[in-house]
Amino acid sequence: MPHAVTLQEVADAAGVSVATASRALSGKNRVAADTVARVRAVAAELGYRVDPIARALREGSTRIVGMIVPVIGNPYFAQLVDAVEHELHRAGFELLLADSHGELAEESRRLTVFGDRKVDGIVIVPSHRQRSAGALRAVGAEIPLVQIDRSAGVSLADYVGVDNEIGLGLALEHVHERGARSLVYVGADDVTSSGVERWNAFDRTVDRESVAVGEPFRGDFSLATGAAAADALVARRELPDAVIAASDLIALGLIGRLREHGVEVPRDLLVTGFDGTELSQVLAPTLTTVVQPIEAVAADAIGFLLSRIAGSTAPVRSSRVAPTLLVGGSTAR
Amino acid sequence: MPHAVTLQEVADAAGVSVATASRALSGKNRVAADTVARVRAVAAELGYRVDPIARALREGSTRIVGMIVPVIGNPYFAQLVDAVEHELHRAGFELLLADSHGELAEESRRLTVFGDRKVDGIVIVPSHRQRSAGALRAVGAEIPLVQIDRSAGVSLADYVGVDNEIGLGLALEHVHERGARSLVYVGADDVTSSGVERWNAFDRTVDRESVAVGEPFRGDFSLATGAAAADALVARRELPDAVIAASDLIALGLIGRLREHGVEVPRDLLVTGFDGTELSQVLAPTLTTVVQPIEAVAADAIGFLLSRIAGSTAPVRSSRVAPTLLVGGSTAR
DNA sequence: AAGCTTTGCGTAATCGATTGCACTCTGCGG
DNA sequence: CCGCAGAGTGCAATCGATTACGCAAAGCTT
Repeated sequence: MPHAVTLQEVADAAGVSVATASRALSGKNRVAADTVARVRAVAAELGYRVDPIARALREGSTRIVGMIVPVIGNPYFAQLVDAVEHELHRAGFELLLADSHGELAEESRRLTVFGDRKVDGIVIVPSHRQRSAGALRAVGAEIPLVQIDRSAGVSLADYVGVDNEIGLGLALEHVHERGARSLVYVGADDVTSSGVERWNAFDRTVDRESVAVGEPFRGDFSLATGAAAADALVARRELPDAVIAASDLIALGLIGRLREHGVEVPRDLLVTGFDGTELSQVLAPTLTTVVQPIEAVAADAIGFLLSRIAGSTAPVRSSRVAPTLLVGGSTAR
Repeated sequence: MPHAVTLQEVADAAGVSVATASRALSGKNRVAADTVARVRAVAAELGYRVDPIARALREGSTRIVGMIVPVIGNPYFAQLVDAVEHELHRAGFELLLADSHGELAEESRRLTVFGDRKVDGIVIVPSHRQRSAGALRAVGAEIPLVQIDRSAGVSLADYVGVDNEIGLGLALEHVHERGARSLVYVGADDVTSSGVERWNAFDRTVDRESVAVGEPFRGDFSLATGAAAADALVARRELPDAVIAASDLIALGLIGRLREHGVEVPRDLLVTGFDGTELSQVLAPTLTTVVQPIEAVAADAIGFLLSRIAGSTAPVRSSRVAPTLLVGGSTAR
């Protein structure tokens, strides 16, 4: 083990004290220009790199940001992690990742650990619309925190997510245009903010004058929910013209299971998804879906977080990014 | 900010010195039983938790493990990260995640950062079969490291992956049984070890006496490669009876694009995938695929890593986990 | 009962970097 | 020629925990 170079060694080699060496390298105090040059040269030659742990102990800052997602296995969250990680690295931060598996206890345990480890900031997709609030408030009082995709209260901490109202509007308008006059919503329950918002958006936006709205089916955002919804739909007397799904996974699970029942999309039924994951664009039928601008969401969220880390005490902000509609085969006539 | 409780405060409150307090809490030195009880009680009451940073500085150990994957957006790697994270948490470690985007420079930069941050161990999916070796060797000399899924040399560091020979064997046997007498392999190029191994396994295992083998198509493991292969296949004079794909993404990309060309799977052509990702089992046709036992791979890999972290100097190990075949619609007759 | 071991605990060094304070030295004004 | 400003450095404290060492008191041996 080549024994990492310490500041002391650099100082000795340059013939100065550690204090001066530190100042020369950080460059924010008055040190003679030639001393700076000499120390820098020696440091480079010896391959000196600051010990982030020692610095963290002294500074109380780690240049690490923690992120908690409900389930990394969902491609949407995988893409979100990817985007967040990219933004963080650009800013010189590392990403400490944790998976709450949608469980409140796990989530709050992870938050505590992040606090103990003195991460500089936290990016979280809260697992619960209301019950996540307590832990978030507690940790958020100590550490800059931004909610992404879902929220546990927009007054709690900065939040960035997609505008679900616009998204559902796009989907509804599209299927209406394609002639659908009876609809069923298949989405997630009221545990998450997205679950609530998308349902409300659907409920408020749909024009009950001109279309018939069937009993909604609500579970979570998974393939399994889509499949279960398919079973339920088939069991009903008649099929709607279109199903508005609250996630791509739901839509895919639904389409797959419907086919097993002999119901073909879009022949017998139109379907729209939500998220715009890459995989939804591959198999037939390709999905008509509301595309979330993941990079933009991530960029905004990290922007908020970094400004908080930099000390901003601006009022809590909440930002909604507009999604777009990608028309695929699942709503073809 | 409620000012985190320090060991000094606990010691004062318990009427002992920090040294004794530390020993009482760690429990591995001789301290009077009642002192231990008193200190523990005070610590619990005050809500004391050790500062991981201070401890890390002193101990040189962080209880953090770094992981580098080529692309978290690939559902297979997302599942792998999930499994690894789960195993690590069980053992009390945190996960520092980085994405190399398949780039060597990025990979080696991340490795260096992990070294600086003094992670206790590293889990890596090397981006390059050969060129990743240098950086791995350098870092591996200092920090316990395990290669997972892909390798840059099994003599370099412990390795855990799937047995590609068995996997390809299963796929070949299956399509042969289903009557396929002409085959084309669509897989990844020689940049990664999986790319090489799967091709070699195919090449060696396929029985050229009884089946005709067409020109293989090789790119990476992505959807795009599958799509490109579909174009290439259609451009050839005639289609093979079956395509053996080296990943689920390739298979899905292939099937989707073939359909655009009017070629239906399995009607005109059988297709097998590799990985056993959840999504491959949803849309029609469901994929016949070689299922990787991801949990087992992750558990083995973390087992290796933890024993290294515990100080094992056993010879470098390399472990192959046997996959199984999941028969779906893509090879139905 | 003297001497030796063991037990229990405190003092202080240590990990590596940052920074407040104080000191020296040069230069310039009065 | 003296005094003072300010530039350039070094000393030492600090972040919070762990641990080698040493000392005092208690227990044991013969």
